[in-house]
Amino acid sequence: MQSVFEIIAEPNRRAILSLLVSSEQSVGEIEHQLRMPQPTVSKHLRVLRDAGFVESTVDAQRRLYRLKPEPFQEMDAWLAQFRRFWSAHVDALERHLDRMDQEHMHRQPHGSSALIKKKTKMTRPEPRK
Amino acid sequence: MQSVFEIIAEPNRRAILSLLVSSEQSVGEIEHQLRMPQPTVSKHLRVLRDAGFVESTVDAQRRLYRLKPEPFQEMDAWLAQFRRFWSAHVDALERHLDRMDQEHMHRQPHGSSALIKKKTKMTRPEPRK
DNA sequence: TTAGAATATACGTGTAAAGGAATATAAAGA
DNA sequence: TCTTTATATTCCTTTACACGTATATTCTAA
Repeated sequence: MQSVFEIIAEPNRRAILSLLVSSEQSVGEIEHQLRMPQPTVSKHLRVLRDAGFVESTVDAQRRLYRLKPEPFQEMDAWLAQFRRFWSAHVDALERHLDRMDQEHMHRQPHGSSALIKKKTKMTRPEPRK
Repeated sequence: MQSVFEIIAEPNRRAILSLLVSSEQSVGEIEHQLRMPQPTVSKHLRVLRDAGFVESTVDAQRRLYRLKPEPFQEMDAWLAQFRRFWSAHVDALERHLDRMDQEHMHRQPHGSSALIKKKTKMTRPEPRK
C-alpha cells in the first residue's frame, strides 16, 4: 500500500476523505454518517493516517481526524502532466459525467457526482458573445 | 475494476499513461521503453481501454494507443473538492516530495518525481517584492 | 477501582487481480 | 500458402487486502 493512488482506490476511504473536507470528525461521527462498522472505519483511518492523508488529535476518549494536504498535492502534481492534453476537450466531459451519473449513482451516496459536475462547469470557458 | 481510481492504482498502468502523454505509441514501443513483457502491456492496455483512458487504431499489424481525456478530467473533478483546503499549504509539499524522492526513486523509472517537483514549483505563488 | 464508552487491533476467510507461460489471432511478405 | 511479426487471450498460481467477528486498549466518570 505504498502509493497515494492505491490509498484512494478504496471507495470507503474516498468517502471518509470527502466527509472530512468539511471539518474534522470523530470516528463515531464518521461511522454514523457513512454507516460503516466501527472497525472498518478505524482500519481505513489507520491506512489514511499512515499514508499522510489525515492526522488525529485526542479529545477524551475520542480521536478527531482531519485532512492533511500533502498527498492531495502529490496527486494533483501527477495529474498536472496530463492537463495540457485534456484542457482542449472540456465538452466531452459533460457527456462522460452524465453517463457516469446514470450508471454509478447508487455507488456514490454523497452526491459527489453533482459536485463534480458543478465544479466542472465552473472551469468551462464562457461562450464568446 | 470499476472506478478510475482503481485503474490508476497500478504502477505499470500509470507508467503507460505517462508514456503516452508525449505521443501515441504501439504496444511494442511501450514494451521496450518500459521493459515489461508484452502480455503484461497488452493486458494493462485492455484495462485502460475498457476504462476509457486510452483508445487504439490499427496500423498494419500494430495497434497505436493514445490517451483519452475524460477519466483524467473526472479525477481532477474529484480532487477539486480538496483544492480549497490544500492551497494554503504549498510549502509543506516541497518537504513531502523531497522525502518521496528519497524513498521511492527506484520505483519511478521515468523521472516523474522530478517532473512533479518542477510542475509544483510552477504553481507556487511568486514572492511579493 | 470499577463500569461503560470510544477506538484500536488481531485473526480468520474470501476474493479479485497481477504476473508468468503458453497459445491464439491477425496481418504482411516471401 | 507458409512464415514471420505484432498483438491478444487463456490458464494457472500467488498475493494482497477488505471484511466480519471478537477482543484489546484507553480514557471518563461514578
